[in-house]
Amino acid sequence: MTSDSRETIQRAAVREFAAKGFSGARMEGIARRAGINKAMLFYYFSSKANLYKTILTQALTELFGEIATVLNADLTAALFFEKYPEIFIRFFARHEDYIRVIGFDLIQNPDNITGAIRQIIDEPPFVKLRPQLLKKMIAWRLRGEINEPDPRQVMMNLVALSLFSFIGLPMIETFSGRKIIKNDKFYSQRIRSVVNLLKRGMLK
Amino acid sequence: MTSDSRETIQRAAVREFAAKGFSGARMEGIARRAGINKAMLFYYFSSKANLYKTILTQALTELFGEIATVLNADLTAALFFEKYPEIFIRFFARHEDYIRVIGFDLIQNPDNITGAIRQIIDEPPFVKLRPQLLKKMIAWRLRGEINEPDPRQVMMNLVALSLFSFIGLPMIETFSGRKIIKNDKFYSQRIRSVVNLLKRGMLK
Amino acid sequence: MTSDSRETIQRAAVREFAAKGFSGARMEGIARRAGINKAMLFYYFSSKANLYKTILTQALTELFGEIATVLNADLTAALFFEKYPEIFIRFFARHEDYIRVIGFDLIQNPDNITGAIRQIIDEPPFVKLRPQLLKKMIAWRLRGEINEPDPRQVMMNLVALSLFSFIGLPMIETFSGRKIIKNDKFYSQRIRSVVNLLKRGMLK
Amino acid sequence: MTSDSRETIQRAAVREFAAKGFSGARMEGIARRAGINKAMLFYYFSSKANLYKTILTQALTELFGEIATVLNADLTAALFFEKYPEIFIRFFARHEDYIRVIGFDLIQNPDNITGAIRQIIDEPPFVKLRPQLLKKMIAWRLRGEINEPDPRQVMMNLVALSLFSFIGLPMIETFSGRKIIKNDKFYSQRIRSVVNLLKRGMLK
DNA sequence: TATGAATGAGAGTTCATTCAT
DNA sequence: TATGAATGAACTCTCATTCAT
Repeated sequence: MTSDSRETIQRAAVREFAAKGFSGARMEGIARRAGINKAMLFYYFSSKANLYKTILTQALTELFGEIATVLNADLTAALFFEKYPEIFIRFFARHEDYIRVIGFDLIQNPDNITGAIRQIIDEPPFVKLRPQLLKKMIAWRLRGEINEPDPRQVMMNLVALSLFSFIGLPMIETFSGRKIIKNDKFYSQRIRSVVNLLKRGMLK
Repeated sequence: MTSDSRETIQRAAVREFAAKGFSGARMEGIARRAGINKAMLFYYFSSKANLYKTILTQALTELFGEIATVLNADLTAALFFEKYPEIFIRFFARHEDYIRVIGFDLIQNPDNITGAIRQIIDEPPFVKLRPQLLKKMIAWRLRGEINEPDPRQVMMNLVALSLFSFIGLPMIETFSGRKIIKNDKFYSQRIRSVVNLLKRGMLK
Repeated sequence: MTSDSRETIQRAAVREFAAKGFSGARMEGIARRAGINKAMLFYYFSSKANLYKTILTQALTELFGEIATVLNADLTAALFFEKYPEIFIRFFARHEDYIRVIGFDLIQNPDNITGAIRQIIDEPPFVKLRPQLLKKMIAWRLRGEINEPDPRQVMMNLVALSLFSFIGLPMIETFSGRKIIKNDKFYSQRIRSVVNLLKRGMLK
Repeated sequence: MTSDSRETIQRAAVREFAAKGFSGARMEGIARRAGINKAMLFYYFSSKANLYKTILTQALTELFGEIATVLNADLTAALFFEKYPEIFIRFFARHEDYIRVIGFDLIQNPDNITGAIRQIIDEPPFVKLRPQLLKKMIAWRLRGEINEPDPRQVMMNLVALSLFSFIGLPMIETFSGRKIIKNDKFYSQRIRSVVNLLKRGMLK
C-alpha cells in the first residue's frame, strides 16, 4: 500500500470526472471512490484543476500511444481505413470513461484540450505522430487512392464515426426503439459498418 | 415587458449552459448575461434544473421542427443522404450553442436527454417523426437501395458525421496544423464531404 | 436595517483583526461578532484580504484625517511638539483596535502598509499632508528652533513615543510591578511626559 | 547530529514566526526553512505552541542576558541613558527577527508575553534584574538627577525610542520619501539621536 | 532519529435559493 | 414584476498533528 495511492486516486478521478464533468465532479466524491482521505488528493495533486489536467493528459497519452503503434507502418488508405476505426473503437470500448472526459473537455474548453494535445504530440515519444499522419494523407492523394482531397475532411470523417459510436448511442436508442447492449458483438458490427462506409465512400 | 423577460433569460441561459455545462453554469452568470435580476430567474423558472430543462427541451424541439419539415416527404435513400446532413449542419451552424448543450447532456446524463427526446417525439406535433423515419429505412432496405442493413448503423453514421463537424473541430485543427474558420464556405465543404461519403458509402 | 450591514461588518472586522491579526482572524469570528451571516462578508467584501484592506485603509484614513486638521497651521516646533503627541495618543486611546491592526501590519507586512499609506496621502484630501510636514521641519531647522538636524529622527522620536504608549504597556507593567489602568488620567500623564521629553530634548 | 537539529529548527522557527506571526506561521514552512522533515518538529517540540513558546523564551532570555550585563553597575541616570539605547538597538540590529516575534506577541497576546517575561525574571539568573532597575530609578529621583518623577514613564520613553527604531521604519520612509538603509551608520545615528533626546529631555 | 503518507477538523469561498420590500 | 440583501449547505483547500516504517 505504498504509493499506489496516486494511481488509485487517478482511477477514481477518471470515473468521477467522466460521470460529472469538471464542475460537477466533487473531490469528496473522488476520495470516496478511491477509499482515500480527501486531503490526500491535495497532497498528491495540489488542486482539482491539476488532478483533472493529470488524468486528461493520461487519457490522451494512452490514446496516442495506441494510435502510434500502428501509425508507423506505411499503410495504404484502404488498410488505414480498416485498421483505424478498430483501434479507436476498441480503445474507447475498454476506456469508456476516457471518451467522456475528452468529450466534455472538447465541448467546454476546446483550447484546453487543444493545448494538452499539442503538449503531448510535440514531445517524445509522439513527435513523429502528426507528420507521419500528414505524410500518409498526402501520399494517398498523390497516388490517387482516395476521392476526398481535403485531409481535414478525411480526419473528421474518420474520427467522427469512431467516437460517436459511444457518445451518440442514447439518441440512436431512442429513435430505433431498442436498447443497445454494448457488448463485443455490438462493437464488432459497429467497426464493420464504419470500415465499410469509409472504404466505399472515400477510396477511389 | 412581461414574457419578454422569459425569452431574454432563456437566451442567456442557453449561452451560459452551452459554455459551462449544467454544473458549471451559474444562475448569477445567466442573470448577468440577461441583464436581469437573479431572483427573477427563480420567479420565472423556479429552479436551475427547471430552467435547464426548459432550454434543453426548446433546443430539441427546434431541432426536431427543422427535421420534421423534410421528413414527411417520401424520400429515396439517395435524396435523404443529400438533404439531411445539410439540415443538421446548417441548423447547428446557426445554433452552435444548442449543440454544446445537447452534447454535454449526451455525455453526462444520457437518461436525461433520452427522456427529453422521448417526451417530445411522443406528443404532437412530432408523434409521427419516429415511425416515419423507421418506415423510410425499412423501405430502403426492402427496395435494395442501401448496402447497410442495420438502421441503427445508418442513423449513427448520419448523425455522427453531421454533429462531429462542430464538436471535433479543435482536434482536427491541432492535427492538421491549420485554424479552421467556421464560415459559410467551410460548412458547404463539410456538407459536400459528408453527403459524398454517405452516398458512395451506403448506397448500393 | 438597510445597508449598515457593511458598517456593522467593518466594525466587527476591526475588532477581530485587532485581536488576532490577519491570519489569526476568522471570517466566522467576524460574522459572529457582527451577528451577520458569514456569506454576507463575501457578498460585501469579496474576500478576507479585501475586507482587511478596507479596514486598514479606513483606520489610516481616520488617523490622517485627525492629523491633517492640525497640520495646516504654520506651527513652531514648540507648539508642534505640544499638539501632536496629544492628537496621536488621544486618537489611539479612542481607537485601541486601530493601533493593533496597524501595528500587526507594520511588523508583518511593511510593504503592505507602506503602500496603503502612500495611496492615501497621494490623493485628496491628504495630498498636502506630506509636503506640509516636510516644509515645517525644514523651516524649524533653518530658523534654528531644534537641535536635531535629521527630520527622520524627529519623526521617529515623535511617533515612537506616542505609539508605544499603547503597545509597550504590558512590558512596562511587568517591570514596574503595577497594573496600569488606561483611564483618562493615565493618558494625560503620558501626554505630559512625552511633550516634556520632546520639548526639552529637541528644542534649542 | 542530535541536538544540532533542535537548534536548526529553532533558528528556522524564529525566522518563520518573525515573518508571519504565530497564526500565519506554518510548521511546513519551518520544516522547509530548516531543511528537516516536518514530523521532526513534533518529535522535538511536540506542538506548534510549544515550539513558539521555546523561541519566544529564548529571544527574551537573550535580550535580558544582554541587559543584565550592564544593569549590575550602579550607573547614574546620565550614563544609563547613554548605555541603554545602544544595548537595545545593537541587540535588535543583530536580531531583527526577535523584535518581530516580540512585537507580534506584545500586540496580540499581552498576557502571554507578560507571563513569559515574568517567568524569566523571577528565576535565576535574572531574579535581580527587576529590583536593580527599580532601585536605580528611585535613586535617580532621590538624588534629583532626573525631571521625570514616574519610573514607568522613564521606562516607556526609553524602550519606545529604542524599539520603534525598527518597527516604525517603513512609516518614516514613506513620509520622508527616502528609503532607509539599515546599515551601521544608520544605527549609530539613531543611537546618538535617542541618547541625546533622553539626556536633554529627562536629566535635570 | 528520520521519513513520506495519512487524518480530521476546520478555513475561506461559492452558490442555489429565499425574503422583505 | 423587480430588487438587493440574506441564508445555509456544500465545496475546495489547508494545516497541525499522527502513524507506519
